[in-house]
Amino acid sequence: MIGLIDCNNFYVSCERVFQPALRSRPVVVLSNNDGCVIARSEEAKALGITMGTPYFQIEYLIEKKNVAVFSSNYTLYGDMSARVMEALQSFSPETEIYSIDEAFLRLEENFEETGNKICKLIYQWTGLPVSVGIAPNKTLAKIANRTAKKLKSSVFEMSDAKTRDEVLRETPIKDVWGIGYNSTKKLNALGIFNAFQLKNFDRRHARKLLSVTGARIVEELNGETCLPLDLAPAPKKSITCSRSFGGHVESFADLHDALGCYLVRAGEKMRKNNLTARAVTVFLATNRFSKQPQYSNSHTIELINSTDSTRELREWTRRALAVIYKKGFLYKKVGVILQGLRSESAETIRLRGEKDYQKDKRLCAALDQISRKFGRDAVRFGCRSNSKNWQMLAEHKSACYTTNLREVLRIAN
DNA sequence: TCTGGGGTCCTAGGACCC
DNA sequence: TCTGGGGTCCTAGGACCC
Repeated sequence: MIGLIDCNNFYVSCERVFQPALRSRPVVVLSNNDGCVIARSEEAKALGITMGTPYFQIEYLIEKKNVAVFSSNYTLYGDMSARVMEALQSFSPETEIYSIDEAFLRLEENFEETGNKICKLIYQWTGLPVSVGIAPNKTLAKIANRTAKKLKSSVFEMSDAKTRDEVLRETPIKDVWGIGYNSTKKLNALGIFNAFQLKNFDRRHARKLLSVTGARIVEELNGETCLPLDLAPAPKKSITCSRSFGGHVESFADLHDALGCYLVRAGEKMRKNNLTARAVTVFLATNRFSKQPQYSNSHTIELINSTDSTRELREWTRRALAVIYKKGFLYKKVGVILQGLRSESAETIRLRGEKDYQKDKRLCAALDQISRKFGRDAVRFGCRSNSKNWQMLAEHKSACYTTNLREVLRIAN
């Protein structure tokens, strides 16, 4: 059997751990730039605040209903997530970390009892509430988890076929894992509205209508296993870093500064995974919601030598940006994608510039160390301007309680 | 005024090869 | 240039996930 452990309203719960007074208050967490709502407490859901709603559209409600608002604090959520996953590993060697707040787990026996133990241990270690769904495969475990949340119970087991059919009848098609907006429309047009109907849908038709992904879903709803546990996730194929700006940016210099910061982040991530890149893409875009003239473009440069040097990549990203930059537009976003990633050990010695490259490697290693120890802004890679109009908005950010000694929670004085 | 970021997988179609 | 079958690789775009 497969268990799906999912933290309840994860980001909100992380904030509540450190501010228990918020436990009975509606709470929301916003996306980067304080743009949209991306997590809601049950109380906030009850107020009709939906996922992805732009913050400015509900600001009146926030004030009127005394909703607590947070900017997203990924340092905190990432650290809390690691603690949850560590607790989980003690229950089974076969664990797949699926996302920041979810993991699949193979369970051998005493399913419901184990589920309850899991909830208890995670709460004891982290203060976070979780739900566990248990079923024969991943797709059904997802549905079991959704049911646990719906019933406000921490564990829901769906091992017998009769229970499954009952639950599937109550599960709208759009809530099936892998069925998104477009597939829902297609299935609805054929009169299929719930998971039980999809289970009995002709597999060949499913394959035709929704490709192999759809066919697999039908199989799994029937109790077969098509999606194995992914115990050792494949190495990353690409690393992206991009942000929308708080304001807008016009000049090449400002865009390049912003891009430089994202590249540093992407480079750190790449080196942490012992990878090098063989190609780099830069993209930029104006604000798609604005009535101003629109422009977006991207440019990819294939590298002769794969590299993990931020200094070297900085030169390539500057060139790529120069290819697509057009004067006169109000830009809202720029980003970098490192592609063709492969293990550092697969690198070959360069015919030219090997010595400089080795020097770069030492430089990057030193910078990575400094930034780990003293924070991301301790040293910068040649940012020229102090322009603040590309900085992100984060007006409601909580402290990094668990990762920064200076921000540790204080009790009384 | 204000609308997130980072990924993966699948398919169709074109280019090219023998 | 025509004839046919069988295959690989690459890319763009779509769909989906959290």
